[in-house]
Amino acid sequence: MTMAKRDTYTPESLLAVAVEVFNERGYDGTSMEHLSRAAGISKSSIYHHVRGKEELLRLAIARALDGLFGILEEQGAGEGRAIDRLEYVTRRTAEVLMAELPYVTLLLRVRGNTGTERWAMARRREFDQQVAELLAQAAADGDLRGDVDVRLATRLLFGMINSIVEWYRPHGGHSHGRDEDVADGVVRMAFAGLRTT
Amino acid sequence: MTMAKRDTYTPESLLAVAVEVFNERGYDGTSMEHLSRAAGISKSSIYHHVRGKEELLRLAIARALDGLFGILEEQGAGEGRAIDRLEYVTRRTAEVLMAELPYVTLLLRVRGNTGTERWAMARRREFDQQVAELLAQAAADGDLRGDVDVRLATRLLFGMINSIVEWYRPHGGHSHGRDEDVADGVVRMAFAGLRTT
DNA sequence: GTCTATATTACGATAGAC
DNA sequence: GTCTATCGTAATATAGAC
Repeated sequence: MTMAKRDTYTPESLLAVAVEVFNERGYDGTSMEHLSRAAGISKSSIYHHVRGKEELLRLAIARALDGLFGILEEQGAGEGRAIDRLEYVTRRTAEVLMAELPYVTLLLRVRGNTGTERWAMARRREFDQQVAELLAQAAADGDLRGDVDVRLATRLLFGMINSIVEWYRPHGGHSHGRDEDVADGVVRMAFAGLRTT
Repeated sequence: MTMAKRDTYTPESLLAVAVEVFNERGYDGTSMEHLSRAAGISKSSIYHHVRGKEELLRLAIARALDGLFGILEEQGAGEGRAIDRLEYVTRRTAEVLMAELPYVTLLLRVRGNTGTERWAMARRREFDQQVAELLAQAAADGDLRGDVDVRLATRLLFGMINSIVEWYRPHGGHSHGRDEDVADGVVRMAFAGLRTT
């Protein structure tokens, strides 16, 4: 979109650096000193761009949530049979997770110690709830296997998808290929177990 | 085994309190002040029982690792077809995770900031590696579906099992029933997708 | 926009009384 | 075994020069 190379920081470019450090050391384990070293500017300079450490967390989490809730507004999430919408949301969630990896990683790890973190957890529960309703509908349609509780299946499905952040690392060149393979694998492993055949 | 009601703390009983707080606030987000309030004794009294905060972490993680590696020494993990051993380890891992919930939760969340944390991560990788070998063997036996990469399947399997710590909460009375249901669900959802039929 | 210097608070850990 | 008091350090954040 705009120029790539920047000599001075914007809130966004600083955020990108900060989020990497947060994910490596954990949010609570990251000090402003750590951030200043990673960004190559002094601690006080960071305060010129953002109000403080917690604002960086808020910006990162907002970006992750925008990506996730955006999925639910896509055509594939709103039209068709519930089981197909569920499969679409599953695949897209995996994709968004990889595309916005550091931001979603941070979202998935907050513990609720601050107001920002509790807001993040509440919004994330809203997203989970909406997907849970898709599972419930698919079960009502008779499209989900009956020997696994819907609530448990929802949790395990999210557990599987979200675990991508534990090991996935973006590739350098092409932005396709491996991401699709991962999303395919997630959908296959989840639905060959979830779908009635 | 020994008496249940204690008026004074042992390292173990103090550990139980500390681990709860660690899991609620995160290890880095927990101060000795938090621990002292939760335990009902002063900060300095804690140092009478343990050398410091990091020792509490080490004790907790050691307990979690003992539980996990113990599985690999059980009969069901060493005898029979690889796919059956894998199913056994999957079920038992889910069970150990629930039985030792707070300790395993802590293990799964360390980020590697201290020596203790890096030791924990290394040991955990060893466990994962041994299970990955079971998957590879099952794939070589032709017992795993061929359209999902073995490495990816291993990661998704662990993602699913480990995600139990995100929502499972122990029940008050009977120690059976719900735990079995959860373990059953995990095995079903994982293997109806993993096993060739 | 970035820096050095510093205010202020919180943290992990220890000393020593009881 | 537990306490109060405190040490030394590291944390978040601000002030003010350039």
